[in-house]
Amino acid sequence: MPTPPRTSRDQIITAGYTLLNELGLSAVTMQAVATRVGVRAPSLYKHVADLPALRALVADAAARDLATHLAGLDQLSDMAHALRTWALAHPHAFRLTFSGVGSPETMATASASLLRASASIAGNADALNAARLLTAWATGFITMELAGAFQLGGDVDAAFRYGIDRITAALTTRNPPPASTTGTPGPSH
Amino acid sequence: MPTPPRTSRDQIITAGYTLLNELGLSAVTMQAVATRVGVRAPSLYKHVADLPALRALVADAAARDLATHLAGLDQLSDMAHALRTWALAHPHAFRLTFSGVGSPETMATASASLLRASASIAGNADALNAARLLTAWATGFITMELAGAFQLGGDVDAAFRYGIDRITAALTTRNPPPASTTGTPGPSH
DNA sequence: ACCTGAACACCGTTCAAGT
DNA sequence: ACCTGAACACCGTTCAAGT
Repeated sequence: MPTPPRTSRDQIITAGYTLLNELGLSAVTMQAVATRVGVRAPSLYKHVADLPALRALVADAAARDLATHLAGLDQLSDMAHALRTWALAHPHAFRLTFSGVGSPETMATASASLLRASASIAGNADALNAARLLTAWATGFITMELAGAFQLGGDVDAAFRYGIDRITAALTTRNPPPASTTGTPGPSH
Repeated sequence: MPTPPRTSRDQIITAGYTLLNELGLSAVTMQAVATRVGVRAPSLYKHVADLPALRALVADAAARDLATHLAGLDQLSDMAHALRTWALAHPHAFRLTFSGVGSPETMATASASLLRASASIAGNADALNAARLLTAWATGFITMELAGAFQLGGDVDAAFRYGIDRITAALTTRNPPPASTTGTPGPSH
């Protein structure tokens, strides 16, 4: 006898994302998510394959959330600051986004807007490399900040601004760029 | 009746580090580590507080392993390449090192030598910021590479070289640096 | 068509009992 | 002083049974 679903994939992903932000990845369990959507754990298997799959979907949700917070910005420095602001407010989501748990497109989605902004500063030929450089630096900086690597000293806000200034300068001084030595830019991010 | 220990903290950490490299963090369990050192899981509690503590010790071991691979290098670009080479050979260890699971000093230990090399390129006043910039970029680049963010296109080796060139240039052009706007460097990393 | 309880395998942790 | 088996709580996953 057919019965209507008592929950949905979207509801499950949302519950998982909430648990991630409030308690961390280890709290994103089948049982906790099931309880939160009002069913028993075995029911989730009608909607997601297993726990790793659920966590991958939560990682994608995190990337979409981040993308929302970057949308509408066109200054590279504004985007870098927005990335850091979001990461400090959602540390578990940030780590999961860049952990490789999500689909291969997850991070590309999150940082797609960075590519547009990079293209306007560096030449188009170097836009891919420039976007990668800025994204990698900001990601690494925030990763280290969240991990406590900077806790012993210095003004972390100032260090972040220093990095943006230096990198923006490094990318701008090469505009228009000489013939690139790095091959043709690929489609990724 | 006193009896001699049948295992040791070092042996336990080594077993955990081996499991980490071979199978990933999720394989570093009390039971798997105990089996590997030839005792039962409850015995481990005589040597480590609990599983999170064991994983923190494994993270520290990873940082020390990385530091070993960076020791003896003085060129910034050599160190960046050595970091990447080690990370690609030990992806789980790399991720754990920069995950914040270890002690606060873990990452500082791993990247201490980067500070020395940075000081010789940028002024001493900017050495801390410069070291942070390079470490953050390399960490973020490798994180994204391991997560598959670059898999869709381009020459990743070339992109890494591009980043080193651009960053080294950005740090060198400011040598000696003007009065820094970023306050006094702290003792961290 | 979806949800459930029962079952199984597995893991972290505690603790009384062994040596 | 260290190790063990037994026990308990908890989690992932499967599946026959319910509606």
